[in-house]
Parts: sequence; C-alpha cells; structure tokens
Amino acid sequence: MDTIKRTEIKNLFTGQAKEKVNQPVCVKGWVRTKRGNKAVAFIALNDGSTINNIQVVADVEKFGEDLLKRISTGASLRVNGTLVESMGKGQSVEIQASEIEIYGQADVSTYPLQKKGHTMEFLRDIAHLRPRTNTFGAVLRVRHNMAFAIHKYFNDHGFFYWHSPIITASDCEGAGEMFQVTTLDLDNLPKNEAGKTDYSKDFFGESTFMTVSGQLEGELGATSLGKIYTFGPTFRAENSNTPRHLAEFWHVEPEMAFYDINDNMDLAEDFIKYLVRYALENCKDDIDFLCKMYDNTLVERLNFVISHDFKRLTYTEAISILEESKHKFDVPVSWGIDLQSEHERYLVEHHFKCPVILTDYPKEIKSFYMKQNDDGKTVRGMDILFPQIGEIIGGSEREADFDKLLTRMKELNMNLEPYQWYLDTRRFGTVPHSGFGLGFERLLMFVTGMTNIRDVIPFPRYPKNAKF
RNA sequence: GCUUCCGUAGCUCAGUUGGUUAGAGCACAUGACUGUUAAUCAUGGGGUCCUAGGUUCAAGUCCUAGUGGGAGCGCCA
Repeated sequence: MDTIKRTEIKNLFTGQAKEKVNQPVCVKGWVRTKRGNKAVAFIALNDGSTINNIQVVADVEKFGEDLLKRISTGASLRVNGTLVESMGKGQSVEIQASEIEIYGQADVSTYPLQKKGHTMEFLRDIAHLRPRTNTFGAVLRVRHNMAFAIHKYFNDHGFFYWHSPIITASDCEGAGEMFQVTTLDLDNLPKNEAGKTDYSKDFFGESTFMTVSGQLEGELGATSLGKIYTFGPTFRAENSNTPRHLAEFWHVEPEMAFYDINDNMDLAEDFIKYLVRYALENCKDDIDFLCKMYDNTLVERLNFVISHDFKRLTYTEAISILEESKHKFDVPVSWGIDLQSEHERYLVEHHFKCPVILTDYPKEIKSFYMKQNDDGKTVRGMDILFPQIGEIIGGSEREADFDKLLTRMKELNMNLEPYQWYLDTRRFGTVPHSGFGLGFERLLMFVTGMTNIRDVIPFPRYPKNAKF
C-alpha cells in the first residue's frame, strides 16, 4: 500500500479529481484538527498546496486509540486510503484511511498553534511556525502568485528583468537612512590622517551600503534595453514604527525609455489592475478565506479597483479641493506643503472614494531627478494613493536634459562626483523616460486585506526585530 | 523618533470604588456519544496578575521607572 504515489491535496479538489473517486490515494501533510467519537475519528489534513483540508476518516477499531491519540494538531502524517464521496456535509470528498504513518508528533503541551483564536501579534512572535496557519498559508500563496504575475506581466509586455545591485556606493536620491556594509573590524577601525575611518581599507575600497532603490541603475537599463524592471529587496534604516513600513521590503521598479508621464500613469494603472485581476482569478480560495475571516468587503474592494478608472489630478487641483473642503486638518493646507496622511486619506477615502493619481508636485518636495515643468515650480512626479495603505506607487518622468538636471543637483548641494555615471545617461544619447516604484508588500496588504505589513512577508525586518 | 493605549492560565479575554481563596471560553486530562465540521456534553488539573521600586491596614486594581506589544504621527514604497 505504501507504494501509492502521493497526491497533493489541492489536486483532490479539482475537476479531474472525480476520476480518483473510489481509487486508492496517498496524501501527506500536517494535522489541522482532529475530532470524532468512540468509533470514528475525523482528521483535517493540510499540505500547504491549498487552503482546503482533506478530511481523513479513521475507524477507531482499525487503528486503535493509542495511534489516534498521537495524532494531534500539528502532527505530520502519511495517509493511504480510498478517496470516497463524503457521507457528511461540508466536503465533497474524503479519504477512508487504510494506513496511517505518523512522521512526527506535535506535543500538545508545547506546540503553540491551536485550532482556534490567535492574534497577529502572537503569531509574529512565532513567525517560524505561522506559515502553518490558514491565514499565513493563504497570504503567502497570494504572495507567490503576485510575484509570479509581476514577472508574467512585464515579460508579456516586452520588459526585461534587470538586476540592479544590492550593495551600492551611492546614496540614491537621498531616500532615507541606509544600512552600512563593511568588513572592517568595528572594534579596531583603521584611521586616516584626519582621524576619520579609512574606508580605503574596507572591502570595496570605499564606504558601501545596502541599496534603498534600484532606480538609478534601472535608468541605465531603460536607456539601453528600452524597457526594464527590477524586482528585489531594498533596505531602509529608518526608525519607522508603523504598520506600513519595513526595514527590508521587496521593490518593483519598472523604467521605460520614450515614456512620458502619461504613458507612465497608463502603465502603472494597467499593471495594478492586472495584478488584482490575477489574484481574483488565481487565488480565489485564499482570498475568499481572507474575506470571510478578516474583511468581508475585500472581494468587493478588489472588484471595484479593476472596474473603475483611477482619478487623475494635479497636486495644485488637490490642494484646491482640500482648501475648499471645510474639513479641519491637523496640518493646515496651502500650496507648497507636502501632503500629510490625513490629506491623502481625505482625497481617497472621502472625496473621490477611489484610487487617486496625483501629479505635478512642487519641485521642493520631490527628488532631484524628476522632470521639471515649464512653469519652473513643479515637476512631473506621480503618486498613486490607495485607501487604507496610502502611497502604493511613487514615480515620475525623469529629467532628461543634462543642463537642467545638473543645475538642480547643484541647487541641492549634492556631491556630484558619485553621480557621474548617472549623468552619462544624459550626456550621451539622452531620451525622455519614466518609471515608478511599487512597494510589493503594500500591494499585498491591499490584495489580502492584511492591515499590518509585517503580516504579508514571511520574516519581517523592523526596528529591534531581525529574528528568524 | 514623538504621542497614546495595552501587558492577568498554553491561547483569547473579564476582573466593579483598592477589600475574603483571581474568573470565563478555548486548549489539555478523564468520561459519554456510530459521521464530526473551530463537533458537543460532564468532570478535573492549570496563575511569578510583565519587571523593579513606591503609596496603603490592604494593590491584579493607584503612583514612578524600566521592558515588550499595538495604534496614530513623521520618514516612505
């Protein structure tokens, strides 16, 4: 009997599974619950391939109380038996067990997962075991599908997957604090004549950091291969303590030659809608579970996004709406301010009640590389704002004019020396081009309905926490 | 980093104005039940009330500090 080929549990619930009814099957997985009476035990088995459990029916007389007693929540099993149409309600098929092998028990007094009631905070403390829960199984399967869909979308649209470096010597766009990478002995640092640390003795011969963005290198790809995207981890050493920030997060950054700001917005909107649609079509069971257990408006919200145009307006128009709203904001609204969360939420959640794309921000509150408008005041940046999670995408048309870019960098007192390779893209054969950055975990928050970003990545990194 | 709330059984929580031996549900153990659906029912075991100090005749409850966690804000994706 033990030579039957194993079937993954998800394949017992597909259309073809009907052929397997009344046939011998073998499944392997972990016990979610066991219940029953003196005569029969019902074991809900899950192998991670699907949110759905297969019900294993075990006659007590056949297997004996001693064996069944060792089967508790968390135990791992091989079960051989016959796939049959279920006598009970709640499942179409089940396995009438003929042979059960226990791979490993899970001591009920020390195994932390129970078949009921855990908070996200508790599960975060046992992040090494939480993928075994229904919720994290669902979230992580969605995560995989979204990662796959990102590659599929870009590949199908003629983009090339571009590997920007993780370790970098440049402080890209000054976007926040960086983690330093060094092999120097921190207890015995080499000093130069000025008494400062001598980085010429460091591994790379200069000071290096974990990247905060692959954009600048991405622009090198766009101005050679045409359309590229990066998809990898980036790092921010900010002391950010919020449900929307991680110190290590996955960043999707497409960069396109010959795209202006409108092409950029069209791409971003189509891209997000594609991903949401992909999730609805390919992760139905998992999303239905999350909808049922955490947020019964989730499916509705996802459907809304794919069926409505994102509202596009300029920063200046947004300021007018906020000024005329008569809503009392903690931070007063006036042209030139950086929009606060409360302002963005008012626009998205109260005024428009749909995703919003804001463009043409004051140049003072945006990065140096954004294309300057003719008005001399604004730049062609764009932010896509979503309900709950705020900024999900930030991007812009890039300044393609060498003189304008250089002037702006000098205005900001930037050290030009590390950017010479970047400026070469404008020195030689410069072209109009655009790009944006999508926070992968923020997308996942939206798609799964999870309200804390730490719960959409297997091993979250945030201040004071690098466990597992 | 700032503000604010919270920390009581393995888990989720209740605990009145400071007052006898700190409670419930789930989990666990034992028993009942021939098909359960987070099974149900009965009985039972299970506590450093986050830590340290303080106020008081008396502290889970009030005060101070520390520590861990959540939320809001800032930084941003």
